Formats: sequence, structure tokens, C-alpha cells
Amino acid sequence: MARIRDIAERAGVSSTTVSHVLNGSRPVHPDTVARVRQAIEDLQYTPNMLARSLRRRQTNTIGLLISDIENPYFAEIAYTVEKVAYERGYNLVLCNTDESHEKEVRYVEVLFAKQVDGLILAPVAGDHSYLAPYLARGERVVLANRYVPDIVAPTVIADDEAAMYALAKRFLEDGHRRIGAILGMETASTTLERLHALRRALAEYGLSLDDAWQFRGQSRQAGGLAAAQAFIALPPAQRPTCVIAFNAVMHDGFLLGLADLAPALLAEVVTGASGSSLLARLCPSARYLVQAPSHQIGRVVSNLLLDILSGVTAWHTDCIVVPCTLVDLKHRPA
Amino acid sequence: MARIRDIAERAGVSSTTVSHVLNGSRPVHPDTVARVRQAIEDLQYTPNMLARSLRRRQTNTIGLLISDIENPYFAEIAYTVEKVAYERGYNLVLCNTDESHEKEVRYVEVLFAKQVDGLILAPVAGDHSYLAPYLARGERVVLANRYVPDIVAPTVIADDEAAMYALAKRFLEDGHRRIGAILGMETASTTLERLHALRRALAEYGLSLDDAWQFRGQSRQAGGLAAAQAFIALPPAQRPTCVIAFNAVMHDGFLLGLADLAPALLAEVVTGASGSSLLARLCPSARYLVQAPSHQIGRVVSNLLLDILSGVTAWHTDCIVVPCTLVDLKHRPA
DNA sequence: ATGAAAGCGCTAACAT
DNA sequence: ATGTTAGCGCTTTCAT
Repeated sequence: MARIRDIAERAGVSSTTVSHVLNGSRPVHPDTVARVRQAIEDLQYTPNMLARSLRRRQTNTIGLLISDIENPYFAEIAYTVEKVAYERGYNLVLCNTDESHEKEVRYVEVLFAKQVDGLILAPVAGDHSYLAPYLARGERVVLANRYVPDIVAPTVIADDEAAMYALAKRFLEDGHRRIGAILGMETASTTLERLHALRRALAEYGLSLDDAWQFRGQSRQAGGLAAAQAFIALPPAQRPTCVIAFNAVMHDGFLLGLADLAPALLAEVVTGASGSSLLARLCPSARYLVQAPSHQIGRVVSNLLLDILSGVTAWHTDCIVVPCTLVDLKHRPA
Repeated sequence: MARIRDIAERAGVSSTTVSHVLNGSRPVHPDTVARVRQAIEDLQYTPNMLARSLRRRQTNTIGLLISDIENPYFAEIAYTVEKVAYERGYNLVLCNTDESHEKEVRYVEVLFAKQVDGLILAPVAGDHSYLAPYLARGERVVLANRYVPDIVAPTVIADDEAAMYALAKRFLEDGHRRIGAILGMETASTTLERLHALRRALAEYGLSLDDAWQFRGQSRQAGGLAAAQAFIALPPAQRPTCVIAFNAVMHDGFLLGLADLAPALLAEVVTGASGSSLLARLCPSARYLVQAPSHQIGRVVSNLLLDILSGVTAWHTDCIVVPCTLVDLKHRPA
């Protein structure tokens, strides 16, 4: 592989000049430029970005940590982040944390060891104080998707609270009085907020959330399946008339479980969920969808990080909230 | 940020020794090791992988180029590749080529400039001779998903040909004689192979593929929508009784279009498609699915690359073919 | 068991 | 307009 020095020799100039031609970082005589370009052409020179990054202390690479790229919600975030990064001259290291705290910690360490310029982190549930030393030494981390109380970094989240409130309100207006809920991980801020919103809406109607109507489990399809079993196990007269799933994957699992174990109930129970529209389409019987603004979150969070890196935006610890959309799936074309 | 030299000073040894402690690359006196570890602890030392990589000429980073991470098929490949990479100590740079040849070329250049150890490339349609110089200078590239005739590199693809043949055969056995096809990009090897398979199956029944039953368009949802319009525009008596979409995204578009423009036809026309099972679930009326082995492809292709990088496997130019599965969606539980 | 020193390929003061 | 030189932080021969 040709080095800058090889180009310099061939063009009869110093490495400095070649470097400046490469970067346009100072005026160079046109004839010299031509000779250097020719040499670059001849030797098929490609700059070694590793050396450049070591020297410049900048890699033009950012990390993205999400729990599961197979979840359309995260795939949509990753798509947008990659797109913005590309447009702004950055590369993206993709890290699947798999909802494992250990993996997240390990990845953050590796990424900063590799000198990424910054990180977009959709945090898993659990303690995040391990991030403090990184922030203290000036590393750039922006949080997405979940608010983390034990750390101060800029955050971009969806307005789950408002959306869940609107969904519960809608069910109440539709005449439902027995609202069930499929909860995700109870340590996640999103779960708690949604639960709070649900209770708030119920309270306005003088109702409270029945314990038997709270289905708890993992935030995965299996959690939804378990909820379906618990639902069916209830005496018919005591079942909720509608069910809200706190995420679309569990919602999918719930309806799959119902279809499998008690298909007749599918037509009876009305459901709503939060997630990407692709996932909602998997569930033809779903009535409402709280559409998560995945693309907006991806766009906002990546621009935020890159703006901070470029100095356009000062470091801050604001929490940016992007609204969700409550979609009535039965009032849309096809 | 603490450097190796800082550790060396604090521990009263040379940088050499610290390096060897870090890498276990030669015996070091236990007491010395202890002092070094203590210093590392005290100073919160993290190695600079950039410097290490520059020196070792190895980054433990690979690139993955796919056309669209939002397509569940590619998301599944990315998931597996990332998982394998993580387990084997590599990081993954995710690149969305967006089916743009220009973007692909640009990405390959950037990735090798950043000194990735190797590349997994799901090539877009078009000429790939631009890869030759990279291969000539010893860069590692493995191809996924599509066979590229104009380049010699190890390749992992699905057995589309056989799967499409089996699907066509099944339709014929089911009694269908008028089979329509929704084609993707006609320059892609996958499209041509599938077309060939379809013709082969038809020929066995003394049939040929009617021109009016070939719907051509982009390999996206819009292509499927266009196919739906063309389908409806045919005189009812001249419509195919079943339709094969060459990928699941077009298949989805086709059924969406039908549902929108002529819902009654949905029940009439039988469809089959190739793609991920998630996408198939979007189309409840679909009959057959050629399930693409995305996870296997991801696993095989990433292990292949990493085996080549580690010297376990010698460089070769074999084409590894992974079988698809023909799934009868009506004979499965729920 | 340990260290000195060269160098990976590039950039950027500081000259001239 | 161009060149000299000193690193960026690490690894690794070659010595001792």
C-alpha cells in the first residue's frame, strides 16, 4: 500500500505538501498539485484513515447501541441514523445489546477504546452510572428511546406518556370500562410512564387499574403469549373488554396466543399497542396503534450528536420529546 | 486520557513491559504485573485501539454493506453477522447502500481507507469490476445474497433457483395453468435465476410464461403496487390464477394494491413469494412462502470471512449455496 | 525479566 | 509556496 511518502518521492515534494494537497489545508502551486495528483493516480494511493484519525484525534465514526436490529422499530432508527451519518461524513458501528446490561457496558468500553467520536445509546434496563466516568472525561453520549434518571446526557424520547393517555382515553370514550394492560420490563422508564398515563386516564373516570388485568412479563413476544394465557385463564365475566399492550412485539405475541388458544376471543377483545406501523400490520385485529416516531427519533438524535461533535450545538442535558401518533387502524384505507 | 507511558512511569517500568502485561505477550514478573495493574486501575487507563491497530495492521472491524436495514430480510442477516462478529471479537460497520451503485463504491473505498479487516457485501445490481484492484492488493471481500459474475470472491447465496422451481411446481400440481410473476430488477442474478426456474417448471407441463403475466418494476413495494394495477387492467378471463412475487416486499405491495383497488380479487388469486417470514405474515392471504435462509446466510458468510481473516480457511472463490424452504402457509398452525 | 529505540502513516506547528 | 521535524499511542525487534 502506497504511503504519503511514496507519493511525495514520486512527485518530488515533501510529505507535508502531499498532505496539504490531500486536505486542501493550505495553498499549493497548481503545477505541484498536478504532479501530486498524478502520483496519487499512478500509485493508486488511498489515505490511511487510521493514521489520520490517530493524529487528528477524530475518527468520523459513531456508535449505535440498540437492543435488537430485527425489531422494526430499531431498524427504522438505525436506518435514519445511518442515513444522516452518511450524509454528514460519518460511519456507524452497529451494536446489538440484546437487552443485556453486560453487553452494553462492554460495547461502550470497546467503542471508546476504538475512539469513536460519539455514541447513540438506546439504554437497556438497569443502572447506567457506569457512564459517568466517560462523560466526565468528555466523551459524547446521547441517549435515545428511554430516559435514564441516573445519568445526565442529552436524550431523545417519544412522548409515550401522552400517547398512552390518549389511547386509554379513547378506549374509555368508546365505552370500555375494563381495560387490561400488557406491561413490559417494569424497570424501564417507558413502562412506568405508560402505566402512569393509563392510571391517570382511568382516574378521570373514577376507575383504577385492576391487578388481575395487569399482565407482566418480558418485553418480547413470549411476554405477550404469557399474557394471552393469563387472559384466557380469567373467568369470562371478569375479563377486560379491551387490552393495551405496551409494545408492539408483545402485542403481536398476545394476538398470536389468542389466535392459537382461543380464536373466538380475537373478535371480542379490542387491542391497542405502541410500536412501528410494520408490526401493527401483523395484527389485523388490532384497533388502535400508538405509532412510535422511530424515524424522527433517529433523525433528531443523530443530528443532535453530530451537531455537538461539530460544535454547532453546545453540550446540554435537555430531554427532547417527540410526539407519537394515535392511529385508528379501522378508519384508514386498507 | 492516560497513555501507556503514564502507566509505565507510575509503575516504574518501561512502556514495553506495560504493553506486554496488557497483551500477555511475554512473561512478566508477578510483582511487576501487580504494580502495572494497579497503575492501570489508578489512572483509569483504556488502550487506544487506533494506535494499536495502526501498528498491528489490524482493526478487528469488518464492514457490512446491505441495501436496506429496514427490510426484515437484511435486518436478519445484519443481526446474525453482528452476533457472530461480537462473539469473535470484531465490530461491525453498518452501511446501507440503498441499492445505489455509487454509494456502494464509495462505501467500499471508505471502509478500506479505514482499514477494516474485511467486508461482507450484498451487492447492488450493476458492474462490480471496481472491486478487482482491492482484491488484487489482498483485501478480503465476501459476497452475500447475490452472485456476481464479474468478480471472483467467495459467495454465499440462497438456493433461489431450486426454491422458485419448487414453488412453480407446486402451483402446477395444485392445478394452476396460468401463473403470473412479479419480477424484480432484471439485472440482478437472483431475478434471472428465478425466472429461469419458473420457465423450467412451466416447460415440464408444456407451458410457457405469457408476456402479459410478467409484471416488471422496481424491487420495492411500489413495484408490487404497479403489478397490482397491471393485473387488474387485464380482462378477467385473461388473468393468471396465481401469482408469484420474486420478493416479499413486492408481494406485500401487490396485495396492498389488490386490497385497495379490487378487494374481491384477494380471495381469488393465490400468491407465493420469497422473503422473510415476518414479511409473509403481513399478507394473510398468501398461500406459499419461499422462506429465505437469512440467518443461515448471515452466519455462514460472517464465519467464512472471519475464518479467512484468522487463517483457518484459505482464500477461495467457492459459491456456497444455502437451501430455501417452501412453506405452505395454510397448513401451519395459526 | 526488562528496556531502548524504531516506526506504523499521517498532520501541523514552526520554519524558510 | 514549500520543507523540517516532532509527535499521535502503541507494538516489537533487538539488546542486556
